[in-house]
Amino acid sequence: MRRKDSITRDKIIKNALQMFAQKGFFKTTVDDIAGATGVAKGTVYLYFKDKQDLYIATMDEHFNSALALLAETENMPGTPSEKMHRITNEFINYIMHLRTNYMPFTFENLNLTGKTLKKINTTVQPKVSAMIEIISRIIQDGIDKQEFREVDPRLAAFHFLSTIRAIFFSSYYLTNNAINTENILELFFEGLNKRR
Amino acid sequence: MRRKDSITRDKIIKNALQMFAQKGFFKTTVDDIAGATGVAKGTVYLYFKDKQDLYIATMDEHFNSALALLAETENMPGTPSEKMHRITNEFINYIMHLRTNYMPFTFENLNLTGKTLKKINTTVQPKVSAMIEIISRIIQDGIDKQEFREVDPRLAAFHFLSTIRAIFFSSYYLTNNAINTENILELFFEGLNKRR
Amino acid sequence: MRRKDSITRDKIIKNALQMFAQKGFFKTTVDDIAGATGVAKGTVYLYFKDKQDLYIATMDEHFNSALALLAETENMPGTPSEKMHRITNEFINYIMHLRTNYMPFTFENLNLTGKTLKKINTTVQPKVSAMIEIISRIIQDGIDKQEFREVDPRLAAFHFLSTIRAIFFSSYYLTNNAINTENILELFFEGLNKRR
Amino acid sequence: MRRKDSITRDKIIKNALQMFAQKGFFKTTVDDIAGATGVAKGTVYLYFKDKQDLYIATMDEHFNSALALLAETENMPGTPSEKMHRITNEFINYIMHLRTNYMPFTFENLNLTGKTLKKINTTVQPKVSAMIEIISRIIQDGIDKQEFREVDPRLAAFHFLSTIRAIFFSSYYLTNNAINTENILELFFEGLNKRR
DNA sequence: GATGAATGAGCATTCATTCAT
DNA sequence: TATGAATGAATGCTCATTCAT
Repeated sequence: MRRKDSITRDKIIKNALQMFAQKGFFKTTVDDIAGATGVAKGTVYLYFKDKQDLYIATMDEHFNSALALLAETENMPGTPSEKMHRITNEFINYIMHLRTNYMPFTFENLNLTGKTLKKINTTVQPKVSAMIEIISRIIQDGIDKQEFREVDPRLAAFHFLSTIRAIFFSSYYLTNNAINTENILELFFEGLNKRR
Repeated sequence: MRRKDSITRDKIIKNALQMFAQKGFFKTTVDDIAGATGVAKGTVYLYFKDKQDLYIATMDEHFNSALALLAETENMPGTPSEKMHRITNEFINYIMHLRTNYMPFTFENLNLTGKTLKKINTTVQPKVSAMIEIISRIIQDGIDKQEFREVDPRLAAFHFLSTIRAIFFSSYYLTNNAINTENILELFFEGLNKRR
Repeated sequence: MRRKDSITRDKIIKNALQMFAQKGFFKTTVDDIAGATGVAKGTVYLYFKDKQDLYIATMDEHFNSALALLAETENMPGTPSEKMHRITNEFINYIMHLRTNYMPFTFENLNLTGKTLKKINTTVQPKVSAMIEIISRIIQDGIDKQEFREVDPRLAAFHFLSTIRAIFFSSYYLTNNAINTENILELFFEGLNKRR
Repeated sequence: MRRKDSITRDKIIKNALQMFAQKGFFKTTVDDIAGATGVAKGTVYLYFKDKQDLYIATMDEHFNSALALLAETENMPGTPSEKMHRITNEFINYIMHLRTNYMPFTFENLNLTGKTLKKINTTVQPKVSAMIEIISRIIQDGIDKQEFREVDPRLAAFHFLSTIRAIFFSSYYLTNNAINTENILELFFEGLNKRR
């Protein structure tokens, strides 16, 4: 008896993550994913109820990876500021590695059904919250060490994630993208206002 | 000067913008748009080659609106900082008004064909560049007036647009969203680092 | 502009009736029906929400035909008994004409969803009731004319319909099927018990 | 003599009979049956060539049960008429016990292949014939005892089976179904015509 | 220009059947 | 014998696009 181990399941998720990131939910067919994984279409349905279910599992995997990157960096030595630089670079590498193609300015959603939306909330939301939590702790550490200003650490963490996204997309609209990372981070840390 | 019948064309675009923003490209059917506009499905194809073509026209309209908001504000009285606050509020109002529903964390794209991708580049890119340009001028004005630090104004403009997006999505992951606008802007202007 | 007249709809129903009667609900594909009608698959869905909806419309048509046969015969001259013989022959001809193939002993159902089940009740049930009603009137007429015994006319009508079904299926299990019609009807009218 | 392991086979058939009666051939999956029996899907295929083969075995079992009921009653004391009343009640109980759900008016068949159709003929037909045979004997006995009229006993037997089916379905279209059994049987025995 | 009926390629999903263990 | 993971043919349904009127 072959065991329904999670190896196949993991392979499917891995490939689905690649394809969803490159072609999006709608343009990625279950056949695509099955083909890329080297299994038959029906096999995907042994592990996932339907395409949306697979998508949720894929998002879950995606955020787990991101969380793992964060957790690893948090425990490394370095100043809070250094950690945040390291996180930025790792995230950008990770996203580049997905070879995602998605348009920076696109209205898109999955029109998830109420049930799935609830499942997303119970799967993805906590991951994002956990990411914000870790970054918050780093920021709080910086505040305690008099490195950062006294700000709401969670708000700053959220702004930080958004800034990483901006760096990633800057290549679409700005030149010199290699240099952008440092310059945008500099803006994030120093702000726009002149100091008096 | 527009031809008389482009009134129909404009109505289609207006409704398409609403629907694309609410349901995304794939979940919005040509029937939906035609129905909302009060014309027959075939009529849409009199004005647009295909659905992607309509989408591009819709994005164009979207960025024209944004550009108009920007241009209007640029010429109003006020400090550069005041102008940027005003822009933020107007953008958020505008996006709220579209009642867009799209998920903050979603891989999605339209898998545009090479030809369409090129058309996007020739339509949307210039609009975004123009937006960055206007904001750059405001920022440069602030630099000249010693209000802002000496930064790359285009990079700062890009970061600013991204910050507006962050404010919009903060309501998904943070509480107190009414207060977020001011606090995130404060972070944008003052930065994270403690000033010495 | 071509008008969405009911000609196409009627043709689809006609062909669906034939095919459902010959191959059953599950073995009949929407493609089959579309092909037999000479339209594309999608066209079927212009007129019917889904396959079950088409099935219901088909049953409706089926019972309308049966009702029409009944109504016609009721108003013809003849004794009640003669009318019932005529009805029997017409029904058997009609069913033969459908070339139905369905097995006399088969557990089968459509596992209709609650909603469809309700629709069946509001579509088919009244037709069957109407059939029973017409036959009841003929039987009541026979009772009034002292031709039939004093029985519950609706119960007798139901038994009569069942007897027609028996005649139809008798060919599967009994020989001499040409003769069966008269003999089974004779049993229906005279009963099994010896008269004293 | 049965092999020891046909216990599994019997269990599968028992459960298949329940499920086919409740959900029909197409809506019942092999998984359903395996699950209800507590064996793996593959096990079903150790005992039955395919789903149709299992269905035939199930029909066989069904008619064996019916035959057993008949045989038992035939040898009990009582007048022919009493025996037929007893048979009716036992059949109705048996069918109720299967909790069958199938629609009274449905075109349905299995679209059996020629080979399987032949197998049906060699399995089910003889059983039905045997049922008719037993009932024929009871009827012949009634004729001999001057209780019944001089009719073709096999035809009457067939009509009797059909009448039982009518009783079963009468609850769908007539009220007072508890009373229907006796009244429809009365119609069967006494006929519709007034006696002179 | 305007319509909307018709088309059919495309895709998600199911499930009987197989076969390696 | 028994298992159940894997298969892939089959099918219902959608929707962008066309075109006769």
